[in-house]
Amino acid sequence: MEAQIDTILKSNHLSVTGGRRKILELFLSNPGALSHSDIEKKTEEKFDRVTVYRTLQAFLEKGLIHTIPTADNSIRYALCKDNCSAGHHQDNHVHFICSQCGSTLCLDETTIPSIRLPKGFVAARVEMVVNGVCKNCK
Amino acid sequence: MEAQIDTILKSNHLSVTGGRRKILELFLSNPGALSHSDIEKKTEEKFDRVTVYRTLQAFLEKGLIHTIPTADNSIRYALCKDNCSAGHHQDNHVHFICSQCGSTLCLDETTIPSIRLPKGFVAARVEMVVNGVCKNCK
DNA sequence: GTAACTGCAAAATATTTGCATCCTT
DNA sequence: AAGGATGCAAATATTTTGCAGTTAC
Repeated sequence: MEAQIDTILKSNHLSVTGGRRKILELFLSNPGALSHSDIEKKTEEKFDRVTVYRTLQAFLEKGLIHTIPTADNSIRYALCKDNCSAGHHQDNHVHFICSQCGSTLCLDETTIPSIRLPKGFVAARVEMVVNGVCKNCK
Repeated sequence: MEAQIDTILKSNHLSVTGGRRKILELFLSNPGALSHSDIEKKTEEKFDRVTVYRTLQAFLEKGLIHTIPTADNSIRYALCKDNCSAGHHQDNHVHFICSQCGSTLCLDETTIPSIRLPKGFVAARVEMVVNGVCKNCK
């Protein structure tokens, strides 16, 4: 695990520091997506709130994580898969938000269907978010 | 127009006041969705920021508008169509965010395709947001 | 007249920035 | 050694709450 974390950071051109290790570890050990406040809670006040902001920003810029749009103002972040690179995301999977347990999951095996847009519109990126009850809460 | 606005408010069980009239008028005269700050800007400092919050909240609760999820933390609001009622939205259309002009549009005629979720997952509501270039900016 | 809406002030939260210090490479 | 990351303090920005005055029904 330790080695894997360092490898991921290095291969994304991020220097290996305590804070980044810990936050990345959180993502790896968590099945779903994390919000900023999730991260603050789960790290037990170990480091500064500002560091969390900057770390997430750095991860985003390097393409290590992606954001998941939600209707309730709370941005969530999730790890990108191997086929993502900086600036060029390949996350065409569906996101699921459980209304019971509140967790946000990437349904990697569920791909977003292609749609026909009205004439003149060009799509660059498509997001699909499903709200409902997840497997565990059913 | 004036009459229409009052009718809409009344039929949604909202009392008719100056602020609500103005905000609803904004929505009606705007092709796309509006964010909180859009509304503040376009109303020319006429009324309090708090009133905007409370008005949007009231519109949301009565099912007059709905939120559009975005990946960048900025909630946008758009008018619901006739087939929406309080608490029970029928907005299964695709939303489009233009990266050029920044406007958010409801593609009412483009419906969200149904998808097959993994076993055990139950969908209650599905959101689909397309980022790209709109008809006017192409 | 009563209930609901509004504006103002203030509190509570969330996010950003600058800078000195410490850590990685 | 140099550049980047971190923590702290402080500046901004955003959202919520309480209350008194006003307005809609």
